Amino acid sequence: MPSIQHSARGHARRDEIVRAAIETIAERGYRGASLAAVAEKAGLSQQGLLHYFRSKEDLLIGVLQWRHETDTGGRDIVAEPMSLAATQGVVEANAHREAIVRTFSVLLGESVTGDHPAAEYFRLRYRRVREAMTATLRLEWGDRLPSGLTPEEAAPLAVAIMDGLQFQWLHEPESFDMPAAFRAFVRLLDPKAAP
Amino acid sequence: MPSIQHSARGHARRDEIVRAAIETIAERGYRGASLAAVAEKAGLSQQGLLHYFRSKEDLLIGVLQWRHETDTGGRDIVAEPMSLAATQGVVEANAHREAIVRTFSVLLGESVTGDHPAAEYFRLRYRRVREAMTATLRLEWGDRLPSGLTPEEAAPLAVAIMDGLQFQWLHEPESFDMPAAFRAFVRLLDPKAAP
DNA sequence: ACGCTTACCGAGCAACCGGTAGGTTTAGTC
DNA sequence: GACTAAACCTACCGGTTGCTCGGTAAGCGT
Repeated sequence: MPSIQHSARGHARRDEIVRAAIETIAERGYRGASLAAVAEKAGLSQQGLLHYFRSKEDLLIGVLQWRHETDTGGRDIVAEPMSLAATQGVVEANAHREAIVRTFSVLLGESVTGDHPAAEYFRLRYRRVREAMTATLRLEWGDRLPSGLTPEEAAPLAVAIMDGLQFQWLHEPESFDMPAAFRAFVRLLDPKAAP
Repeated sequence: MPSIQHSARGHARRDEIVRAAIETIAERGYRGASLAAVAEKAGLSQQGLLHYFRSKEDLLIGVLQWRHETDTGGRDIVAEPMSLAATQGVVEANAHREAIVRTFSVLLGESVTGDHPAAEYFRLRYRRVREAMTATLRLEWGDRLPSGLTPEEAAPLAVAIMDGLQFQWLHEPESFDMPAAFRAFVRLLDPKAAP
């Protein structure tokens, strides 16, 4: 009763539905994304969708899991931290995945409301991401950054920059250069780095 | 016929409704905030509300205008830029206005979706706020910040920090120290400043 | 006193929402 | 080839949504 056993074909279908949900959320937000709209985009009926995800919230969980799997790739990003250069690479990659960035920015926004089903996800995610960023900064500079900040102090700033830049970028995707802005932030962290 | 002429009493009532709308949006987002819920909180019927705002979108415009009026106070923040210390003060003030911060963070999130009525507002707001922040930074340090960045390069970063920190704070209001994080950012801008 | 505007409210409506009930068809297993 | 479970669909339901229609009552300038 917990969940349905899916065949290989079933798994593929589930994936298509998640992809359709991501697109729909990017266009209308989670609250505005009706099951019917997602289903249509995935090429089946609303009830067909409900066969794979037993409720709308269940579908959202599917989306969140998809994100978790694809962006960590199963690795522990705290124990094996990324380099700062790799982080810059993530920002550059995001600049080519507008729909996905849009989806998770909307979700982040909606999640600050009282009872939103993604609230818990984002709270935990922030903790994890800040830890990972702390590890990255420590890997790069040790216990003191060039500016004198500790990695613990700088990590929330780096995370905030990534989130905040996305909103500015999403509002003017053609004219706002998100990777360049992040590069400027890295120069702020280390003025000695080559411009 | 563009809008209804309101008496002094009518204006006060409109204000109450806007305030109720802000609270409701903080709790459920714009899409989740039904006119009925806003009306109930304001102490009248949904139809009574519709007498003051002819549509839901019209109500949102009212909320956006309220924000514009209260946070600039009618002054031109580009021509008369704030000091950095005053900006720090804004962050501290925000830490005591959780509902309002929540409201506009949700709205910012929702506004990145396709046809959201607040999209245009936020696009213009970003341009204006970046300009104002550029002016603030130039007022503080001239054409080169201590880190070597130009005010134009640093302004989007400062704006991103303010937005981004709000999301982290809203997810853990008791344990995340937003003003302290912003102070750390200021130290990043000028390592010579007293810690 | 009269007329006009403002300030509401009750009833109702078409569209849409997420979800259920109950089926039928398809695919895989023994 | 029988059986089972997965993969769907049609029909439907109660609730909510934003909004219109058509009022009524109170204030106010003349």
